[in-house]
Amino acid sequence: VLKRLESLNRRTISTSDISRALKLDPTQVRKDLSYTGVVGKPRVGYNLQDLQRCIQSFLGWDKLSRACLVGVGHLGTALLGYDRFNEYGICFAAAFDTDPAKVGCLVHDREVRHLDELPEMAQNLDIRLGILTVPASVAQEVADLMVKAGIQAIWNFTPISLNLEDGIIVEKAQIYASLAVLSRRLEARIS
Amino acid sequence: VLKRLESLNRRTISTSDISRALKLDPTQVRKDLSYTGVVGKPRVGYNLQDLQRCIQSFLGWDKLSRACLVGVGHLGTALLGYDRFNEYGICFAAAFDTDPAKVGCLVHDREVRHLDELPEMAQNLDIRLGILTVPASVAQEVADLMVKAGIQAIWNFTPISLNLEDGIIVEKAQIYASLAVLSRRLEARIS
DNA sequence: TAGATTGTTAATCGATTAACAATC
DNA sequence: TAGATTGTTAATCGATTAACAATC
Repeated sequence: VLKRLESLNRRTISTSDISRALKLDPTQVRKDLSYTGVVGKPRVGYNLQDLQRCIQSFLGWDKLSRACLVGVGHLGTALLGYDRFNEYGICFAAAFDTDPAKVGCLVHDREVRHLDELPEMAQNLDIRLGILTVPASVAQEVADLMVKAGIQAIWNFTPISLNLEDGIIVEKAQIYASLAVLSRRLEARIS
Repeated sequence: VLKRLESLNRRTISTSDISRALKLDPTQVRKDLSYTGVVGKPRVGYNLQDLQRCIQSFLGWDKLSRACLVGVGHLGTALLGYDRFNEYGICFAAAFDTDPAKVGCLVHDREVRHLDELPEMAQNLDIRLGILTVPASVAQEVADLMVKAGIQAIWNFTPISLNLEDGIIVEKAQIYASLAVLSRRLEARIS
């Protein structure tokens, strides 16, 4: 929303603007924004650039973390192709797979490496974040390998609940949970 | 978790088993399961098959809804390839794109049609669910087309907040929200 | 019988919302 | 000045958790 308004040359935005666009309660928006430390002007709202900067710095999107992706299937390929991840604090430093047909190939201009190279590369390149897009059957195993390689956070696209030591940040992209909610809403309406 | 235990020939499962596997509070699990109407036995737990059936029927995963997917990019292709969606109540009835290079091609054995054919096909095939994997710039427009074609629920993989008439179910697969949470947790730890 | 587990009610907790003073 | 909006405190609401009787 902020980026769209900026491209329309707006300079300020109020919480009522945001709440209208996102269908949220304005107080909720104000309370959430206050966590970022942004300061607005009564009667005017927030400076658009200030607000963006505060959100970006709150989320760490103003500096890039090196990430590696394991599992160059369709989903992995899709993620590697999102060049706008650099606006979201991520840069891809490496991509891995175990399929001999994929290792050595270029995917979105990045060479796919064999998974065996992960430990060395993760350490050399100071990779903090692992993106897990492997089949469910090997998810735990690959996650363990990531942690051994010093990776601190895992973005888990598999439907597996990973069991890892404390202190490792695991964030699940809950695709099936989202589907379950959708399914229930449809089901509740039909029956 | 239930499917894995079933393949190991377990017949029953208790909420403490589930809570251990998913790291949830056992009371929470019990409360949630009660919404499905499943009935367990004190001292024993729930019959594994009963429980699966109750969850499936609560979510409507025991009958297939016909779905169409619009936007056969990498993400769309990935979704079309998940043959296990039929365990989650979805069958793909059609896939659409506007790119002439894609229209007519087979993707995972399904022919990609031109988006122009959506209204007719959606009506003829009684398609209830639309899966939106198009670029953000055309998300609203394509969603409007889906609604006009009689689609009742949209699974929205774009980062756009859709504006649609009341009564249309919209479920957002919040990929960027998930990334934001991950980013913040990393940021909060570092700084 | 003893003990584990379900199912549910009551208590707690935290998140959302309402209210309103401050201020531009 | 009047009015819109911020920022924050207090009230409400709902979700999570604790407690415990029922029961296999």
